[in-house]
Amino acid sequence: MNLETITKTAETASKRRYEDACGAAHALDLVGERWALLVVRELLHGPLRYTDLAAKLPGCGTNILANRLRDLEAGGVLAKRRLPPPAASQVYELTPYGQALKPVIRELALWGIRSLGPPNFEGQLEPDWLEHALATVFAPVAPAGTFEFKVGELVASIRDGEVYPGPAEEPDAVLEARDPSSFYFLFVERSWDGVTVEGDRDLFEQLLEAASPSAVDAPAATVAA
Amino acid sequence: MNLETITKTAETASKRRYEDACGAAHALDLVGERWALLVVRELLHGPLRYTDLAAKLPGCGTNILANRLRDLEAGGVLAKRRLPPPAASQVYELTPYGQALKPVIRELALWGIRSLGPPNFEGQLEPDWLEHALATVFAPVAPAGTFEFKVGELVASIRDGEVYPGPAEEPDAVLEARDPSSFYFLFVERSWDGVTVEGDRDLFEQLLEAASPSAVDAPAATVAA
DNA sequence: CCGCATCCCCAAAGATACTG
DNA sequence: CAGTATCTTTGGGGATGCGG
Repeated sequence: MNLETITKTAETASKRRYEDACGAAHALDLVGERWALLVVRELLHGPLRYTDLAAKLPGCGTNILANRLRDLEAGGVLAKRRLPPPAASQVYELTPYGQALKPVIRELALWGIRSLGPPNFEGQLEPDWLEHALATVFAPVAPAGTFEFKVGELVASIRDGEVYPGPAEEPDAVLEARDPSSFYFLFVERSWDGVTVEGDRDLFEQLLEAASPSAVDAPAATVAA
Repeated sequence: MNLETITKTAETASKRRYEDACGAAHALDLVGERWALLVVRELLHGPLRYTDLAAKLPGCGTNILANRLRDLEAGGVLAKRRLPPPAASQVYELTPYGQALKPVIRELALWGIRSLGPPNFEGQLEPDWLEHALATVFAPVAPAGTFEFKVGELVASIRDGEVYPGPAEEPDAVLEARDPSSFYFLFVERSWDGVTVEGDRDLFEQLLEAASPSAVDAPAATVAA
């Protein structure tokens, strides 16, 4: 590596910023670029390698991903970590400051889901969508207790505000939804069609109430052509 | 107007979307483009005319603003309204769905302010920054009661979760901060330097506790070159 | 393979001028 | 006042290459 290379590497600065002394504007300076918040969303559930991250973000070019990772690292949102010798790979993980973006992602998701419409076909959803949804949307506001969620083939649970894969031991309430669509309509429109709850139904409704988006009329769901 | 014009107007579609069945991704499809959330931020405090909006967003070209307004209107976030005859002008205002973005802006601001640093000089701040800050950050979580805020020359108050300009009648608690910087450090770092509270201090601390960002270590404040 | 860097193309951002 | 037209610049998106 020669001097030119070093200079070239170092001069990759020159960011485009809002010149605005406002917390929201500054937040957008750090995570407002395209794909940035989706990178954070993925890392909310644990560290990931570059390739796995790329696989979870189809449509994001590898160069863009590399750029975002650099920017987010420079902004103190995430950090690169080298795994101990046996595994010669490295992972990206959120810093505590990056983890603090969870409420932002949560509010965005609560807002966006109302105009998103129910999942159209199974292929749209990742296998771990239920755990992720529970972790970002339900767990942060869950009352004390143990909840089990069965949606279609998937099962996950919440105990004391933490999410676990699979069924729970001695759950206080067990929700069973026919499919992701039923779960969607329960969450967004409070429709109990295709949904049953066993156990402490009041406790479950308390959770649902705490987690649900405020009911304002959203525009018609965007239908993919 | 001829056919070409109409066609030209109609074909201005072709948006760039994340193809992702996730609420957050869909939210970013609607308000994730550059300047979009700042437009929403401005409109949170009431309808604005095009020119006033442009004036509040220096750095945003008029064409970009026009594009964002079109996109946001198409997305059901805001609406264009013609004022009654005497005033021949029109204003942009948030729809109820657009108003529901307030928690998103709020969380963004809470997150961003921790790495923003205190305001450096007075010119950075708009004259109504205090009212806006109270409205988005404090008011939504304010306990019942009346609060008065005196920060430097500015005075505003909160009663029953609503913000009013100027002092309050019979406030339960009155905060007085020497300058915006003192207010910043109180909010972000819980430093009472340059700040005094008269009246029900416990009630005020309750408000502060409810409104403050969780205390995680943020990266060093970004210093403008 | 994994983790990027480089190249090319085009869509969007940014700046400025101009018009009903 | 409320935008549109036009031009330049920047950054995203896709493909490919390449060192470790």
